[in-house]
Amino acid sequence: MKDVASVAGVSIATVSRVVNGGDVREDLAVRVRDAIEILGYRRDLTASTLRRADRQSGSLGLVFGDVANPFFSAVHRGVEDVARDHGALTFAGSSDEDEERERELVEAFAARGVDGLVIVPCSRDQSYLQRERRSGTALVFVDRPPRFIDADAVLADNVGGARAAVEHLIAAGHRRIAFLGDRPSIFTAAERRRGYREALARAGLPDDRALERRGLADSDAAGAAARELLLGPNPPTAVFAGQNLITVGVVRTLRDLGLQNDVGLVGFDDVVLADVVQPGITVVTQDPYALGRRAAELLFARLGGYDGETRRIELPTRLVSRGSGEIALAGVERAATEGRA
Amino acid sequence: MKDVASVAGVSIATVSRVVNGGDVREDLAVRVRDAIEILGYRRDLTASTLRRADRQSGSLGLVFGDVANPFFSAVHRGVEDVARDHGALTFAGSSDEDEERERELVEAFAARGVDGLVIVPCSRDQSYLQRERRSGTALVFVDRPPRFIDADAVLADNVGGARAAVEHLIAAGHRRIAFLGDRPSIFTAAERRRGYREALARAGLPDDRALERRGLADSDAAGAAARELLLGPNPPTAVFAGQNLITVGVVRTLRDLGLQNDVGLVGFDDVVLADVVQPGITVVTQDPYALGRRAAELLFARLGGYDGETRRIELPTRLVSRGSGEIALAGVERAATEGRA
DNA sequence: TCCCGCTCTGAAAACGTTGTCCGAGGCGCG
DNA sequence: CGCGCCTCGGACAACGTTTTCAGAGCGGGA
Repeated sequence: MKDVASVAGVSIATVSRVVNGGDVREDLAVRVRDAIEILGYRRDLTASTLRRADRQSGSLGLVFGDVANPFFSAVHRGVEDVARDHGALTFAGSSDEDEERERELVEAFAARGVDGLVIVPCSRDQSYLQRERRSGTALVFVDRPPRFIDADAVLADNVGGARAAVEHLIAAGHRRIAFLGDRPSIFTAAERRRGYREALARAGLPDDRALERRGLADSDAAGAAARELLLGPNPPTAVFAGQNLITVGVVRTLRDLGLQNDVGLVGFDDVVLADVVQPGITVVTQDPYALGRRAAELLFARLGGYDGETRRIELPTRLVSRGSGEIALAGVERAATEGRA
Repeated sequence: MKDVASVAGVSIATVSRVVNGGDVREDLAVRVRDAIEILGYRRDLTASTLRRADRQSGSLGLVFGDVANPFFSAVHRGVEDVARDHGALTFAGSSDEDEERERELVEAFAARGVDGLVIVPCSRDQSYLQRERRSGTALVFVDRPPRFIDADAVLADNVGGARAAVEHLIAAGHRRIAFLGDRPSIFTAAERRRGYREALARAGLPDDRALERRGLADSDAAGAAARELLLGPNPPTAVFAGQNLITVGVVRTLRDLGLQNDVGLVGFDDVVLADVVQPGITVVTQDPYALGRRAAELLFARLGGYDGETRRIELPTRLVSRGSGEIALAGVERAATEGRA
């Protein structure tokens, strides 16, 4: 910058003004721009951030469960696209659903002066974020609401979606419907279980804990749980899978056991090739890209000065029938089940 | 920091030394640490970077085609895990295979003072990165090699993998094998086509341009191209799909046309549920997570002072047979094809 | 007792910017 | 012709750190 100033024959203050679009006489501005071109000067955003009045760095921090999970990476892209419109870049990190890593990531982002945080929380208590907020960092929660702190959030209708999924299976005649879910500490897993139980209750079906498997963190665990349920005594005739990885695991197990056409299945979240598998996988979808976009929009609204009350956006879910959810209970089984009920 | 110093009754220099592990008398260090605790002080990494001798910011920039593509997001995770071991965080951005966006991203990363760049290049010429290198930024290329600049790179064996895929189809009796590829400007797309043609040549098969479709950027385009080929005159009896999204599109089309058990298919890159679809999708896999890890390792080696000659790592590919690649040419067709040949 | 040398501390400069303040110069008006 | 106002450029301080440098204090050896 000093070099640019001396080449252009002006002071560094003038260079700064040219770069930031201040009032500068045109001939000087031209000289400065030429000098910048010649020297290949680029301003150092971090130094700029340090000094600026607004202290904006043009970067966001994203705390996800796992950047490689297609659900989160779609959210990521949604945030990125909106951030780009605002000249911002995104840091991203994976918590692996570990409270401590979540905090470490937040800490690391904050130390690098991010303007805002987009968080998929896994901790039981996010009040520790008060500190970041006080220091001017904007906060938005995605996929899961904040706990012990008031902040904007964008969520899907987890309960409603899960209820719709299970009601769909009930409508096909199923009475013994299993629930396979992620770790119960995860909000969406708990909510979807709630929807599952609500649907059972509304239909007057018993909630049988023996049909629930929770704490399934990946496809393999889900597949194993499904196998155990289906081969055990009194197996379910249908399964509600609470999450994309779980759905994949269940589908694999059903195929291994040759039961894919006999056991009903509805999954939460869409999965690649779900329409191609035989039978097609019926799912309740949400729109993770939109989730990310909306979250980023809320964030930039705050950064833009909006200071109204906190907002919570709930995006709808949609049931997509593809076959696996429409497998009706076979006549004899149905009779048996109904006789039992 | 000033506050910490005054609370602890020392100078800010001493606070800095405590934070950075310099030589400080134990009693003073304790007082400083207490003050830090009480005030909730956290050092500003950006200011630190500005002043430090090494000017390291503890952040990397990743330039991908699309952060939401499972291939790139797996690379992303690989880089993240290694970066984490080095106390670094990752910016990530999507170029959408657009030269200009690639440069914009690099520019934006550089302006934020990243220590290194992990790049999946899409531009024809990356010599513009010389400038970043001169300013001390480490460079590593992933998935695709650098052009017009010398830098470390981690690649997969695209030619070999593609050749293996096509030879596999040839071994099943196919003589008319289509190639569906991404935009030819993308290195991997070109290399895989090269492997495809090499395999044909080695088997003494003609290379028929009518069996090639290139420039397919997403699943829909790939599906449409496959449909056109299969419904056209002289359709192929097998397809080699050059990339994960293309594979998905082809699989969908095959199913739509009811040809999934009649047309051979091998895809490059693995796809979720590829083992569950009927028939299973035979693919040539690479390990994108490992790609990311190795790239990050090279990067940190450079940042750690390694100054030897540039390294290029080539990771192997592996053919995974699942059914679609083993569909043999039906007797009559085989006779017809061979008669024609 | 004196001096050397070692260890650790504090003052101050510097990193690359932006923002404030002042002054110079031009112009319009009385 | 002179006064005041307005515009715009330059000097300098400041942002939150690290690093250099000098010097204080202390212990040990002669």
